[in-house]
Amino acid sequence: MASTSGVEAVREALAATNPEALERQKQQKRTGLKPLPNATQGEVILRFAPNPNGPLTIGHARGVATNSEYARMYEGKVVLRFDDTDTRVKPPMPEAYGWIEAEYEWLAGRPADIIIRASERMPIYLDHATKMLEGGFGYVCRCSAAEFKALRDASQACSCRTRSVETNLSDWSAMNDGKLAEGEAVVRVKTDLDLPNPALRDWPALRIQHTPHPMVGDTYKVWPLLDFQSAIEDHLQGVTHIVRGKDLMDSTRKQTLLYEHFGWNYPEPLYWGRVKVYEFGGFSTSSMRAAIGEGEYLGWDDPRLPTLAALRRRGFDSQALRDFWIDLGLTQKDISISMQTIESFNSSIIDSKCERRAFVRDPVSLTLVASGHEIPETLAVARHPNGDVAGTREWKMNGDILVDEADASGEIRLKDFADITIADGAGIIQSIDRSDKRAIVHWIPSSMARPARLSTPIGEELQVSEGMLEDIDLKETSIVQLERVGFARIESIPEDGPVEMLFLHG
RNA sequence: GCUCGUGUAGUGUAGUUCGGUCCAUCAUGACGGACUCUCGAUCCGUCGACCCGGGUUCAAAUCCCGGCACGAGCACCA
Repeated sequence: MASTSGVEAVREALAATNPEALERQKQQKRTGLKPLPNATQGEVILRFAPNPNGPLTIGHARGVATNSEYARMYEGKVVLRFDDTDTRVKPPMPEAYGWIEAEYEWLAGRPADIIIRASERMPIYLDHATKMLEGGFGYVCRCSAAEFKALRDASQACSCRTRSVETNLSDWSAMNDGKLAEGEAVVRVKTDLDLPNPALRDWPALRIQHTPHPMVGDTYKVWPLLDFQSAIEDHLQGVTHIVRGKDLMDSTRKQTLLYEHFGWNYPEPLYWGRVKVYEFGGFSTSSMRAAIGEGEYLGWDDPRLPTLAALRRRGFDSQALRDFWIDLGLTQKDISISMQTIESFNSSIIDSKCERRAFVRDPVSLTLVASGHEIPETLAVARHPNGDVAGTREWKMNGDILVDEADASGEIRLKDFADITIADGAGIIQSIDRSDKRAIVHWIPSSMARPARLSTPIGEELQVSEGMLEDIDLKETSIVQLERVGFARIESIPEDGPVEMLFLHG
């Protein structure tokens, strides 16, 4: 309306019909996460439930960031729960439990409030299964998966469904005693068989697994499936809000049916959509585990991998990762994001903390020719151009300098020093002050340089550039900005041999 | 196929509950400029979107109907 009749006409119409609309604020971007439904300050309990079949990936970061941020907003708690009830398809990795606890703390900025392992709480789940059987809202099904599926799709009950509680209980004992082989029986939750969504009809709650569990061995022959274990545990922990991927929407529906049987109230569910990161293709924890095993990658923190361990090693700041995911918010849209955006968040946090250093790749040596100008014995260059990091780097001049091969021709300006012209391996000084608009390049006196290697992950490749690095106050694990190259983390400074650096981003 | 969900600039978001200062927010990006002795940072400017078609209404991103597109689930994985 405003476009056709003008703003004034809108104003008049509003004054006549809807005066309060005039009071509205110009729209603004909401900041932070949107409020949680039905949340009471101080009483919110959330949970983050990864499978410990490997360390956390960038995708898990959304779960950590979102849950911990909500806990912070509502002065609530986060339960870190290891959903390790599968021993064959995605078997747990013993080391992963500790890794994940540490990674959670790194990313959230504080440890999880409560940490539990499903495998240590098996008696509780088995007990609830017994109650379910006794209550008659669950049954032991002896059909094969294929037989059951055919029946289920036709909304037909299988013959096991109507058996007596006593029969179910005796089969249940047989299952737990290891007298039935894997696949010979499963415990199902009774639901309405006319449910429109076939996936929900009499869904499986526990199955037989004879493969030993890496943490608790062969103590248990029957293990709960995610939908059952998670449902019971959420209730026991008093979880008020479940934030999870929307691929688990059917899980919510299945679990709600189970809660009705038990007479419990289901927590408030919230969902996020699928996230794809352009730079990383189809990585899954299992596929990475396999590729590392085959030697394709050097380890979980290989810089080419989308693991938190790799991002952390490269120098991503946990605050930046958190800011990024919180800015993204919680939406059910399936999205594709770019590392560029995450890098931008990271730059804004680390730029002011990182000292500058010169790294000359493919170095060319030039002899300085004073030609009437005075070459100082030392040169002081700022550690940070804006003075965010105080102090200077003192360069001893020895008459010999190193410049990047790509810069070593014609007339250039040596940053913070002099205009030169290059001829026959010599750098002839033309002016100490800047005299024209020629390109400014980074350089170092050869006396200040030591060999270094910079590794840059590019897709599946790890490109290595060799060169000479300014040898001033180098510290292992620190992040510096290499002038005209980008941010890099110093990995190691050996006694002899080149300094190893890992490229972070531009 | 069945079930469920989602459609706002290149990307990601705000606004949709309860129609109106919405010619639509912010960030990122691209492009241009200023400044800075880095290709970094900072500052300024420009570009760019309500999936489509109907309907209701003085007024629709918002409500209704119908399409279309995309995604997920339909595992004795999580």
